Amino acid sequence: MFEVLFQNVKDKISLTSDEEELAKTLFIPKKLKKKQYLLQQDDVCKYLTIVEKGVLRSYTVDDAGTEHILQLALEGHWVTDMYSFLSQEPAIYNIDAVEDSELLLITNRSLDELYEKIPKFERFFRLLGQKNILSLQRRLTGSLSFTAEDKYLQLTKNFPDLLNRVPQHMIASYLGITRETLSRIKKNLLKDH
Amino acid sequence: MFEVLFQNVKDKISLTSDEEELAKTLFIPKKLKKKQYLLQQDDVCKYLTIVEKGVLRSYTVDDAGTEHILQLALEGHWVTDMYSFLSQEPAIYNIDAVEDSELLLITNRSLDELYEKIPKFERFFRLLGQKNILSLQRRLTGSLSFTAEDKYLQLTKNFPDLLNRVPQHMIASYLGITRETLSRIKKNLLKDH
DNA sequence: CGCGGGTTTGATGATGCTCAAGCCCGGTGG
DNA sequence: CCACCGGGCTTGAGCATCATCAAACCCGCG
Repeated sequence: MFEVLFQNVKDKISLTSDEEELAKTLFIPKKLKKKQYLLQQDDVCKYLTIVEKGVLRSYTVDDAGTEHILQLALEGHWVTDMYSFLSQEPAIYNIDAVEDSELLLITNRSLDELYEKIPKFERFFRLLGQKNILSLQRRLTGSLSFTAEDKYLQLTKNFPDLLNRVPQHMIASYLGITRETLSRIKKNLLKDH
Repeated sequence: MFEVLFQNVKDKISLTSDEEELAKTLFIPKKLKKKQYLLQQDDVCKYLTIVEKGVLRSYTVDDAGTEHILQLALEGHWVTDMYSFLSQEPAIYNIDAVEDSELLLITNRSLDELYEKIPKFERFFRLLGQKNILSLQRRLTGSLSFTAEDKYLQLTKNFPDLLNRVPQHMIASYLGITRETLSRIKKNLLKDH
């Protein structure tokens, strides 16, 4: 159950087995079936979550009812509504499961305890944040400067695994285009092959 | 010279005056005139920078020669090409001064020293990263779901100061639209007032 | 077999881009 | 003091990309 978490942690800092045991007590295991919510808009986001198995997505829903996916989180990725989690204000994102998933959750309080008892985790989450910023910046730059087709090609190159595990209309939403447009883009790419 | 930096730091952690003195020795003051580069694409980014006075921008230039602004950094904001700074690979962003500016630079090496000698800075940069992620997420969500006009309104609400200090064509670039479109949007908003 | 989720296709239209020209204003030099 | 220049902003006409709406299709599953 904790393999993915600790693999993730050990990439960045090293832990004694005591520390590992302590850390384990602070996370709450949880399973989610496909389409079940982990968080709904307007609720307060109580947890920071790492995906041990499966896929989660975080997304907003606009006035027209269209979903806009901020994040698609495979194994080893962390998800939360950061603003709501930190401020305890209502969330603006929804989070649900794209596949049946296994998760580890940690509350704000437990996270503080983790920082206090194992200060190395300050470093861990600093480094995790850095990686996160990097990928957000890349995505934003892409969304400012690329055409729909280029954005799709970028994605196939960087995250080919997403394409197999996530329905195409969610890929479209993640890219900020409609399902129809993505369908036509793929058709075009085959043609020019 | 160091006021903005330490204000920024003290919002998140507290420092003894010894620590403050030590930290001061690790930053390099630098002035930049309007339009001067701090970093050019393909060079290696040696510094993490905080703006003490003035405005910097980081941006890419596409094949057609069009600029796409990732960040507009006023006083108290941090700028770098994160990927290049961390990996020492060539940068993909340019950074230059929008106004005459005063900066504090820190190298990767000095930053490591800072973490080592004052571990509280792990926490500081973790918290700074969090704030950064928040604003990147908000901007990305906006760029996925908003029209050009909504993006502009969002900006006027959240960062009204930018509008006075940054030429309009840079605002457009930051929003991911053309100068012409922004001009027409403003005209429209006046009409409907 | 029929249903539901997901994808595809076509016709039409809006949003925002491109290109080209003109305007406004502050600064510089004759 | 005026003329000119340049940077930035505006305006217009035409066009491309992508969205919308509606319908059909595909396929795995109860």
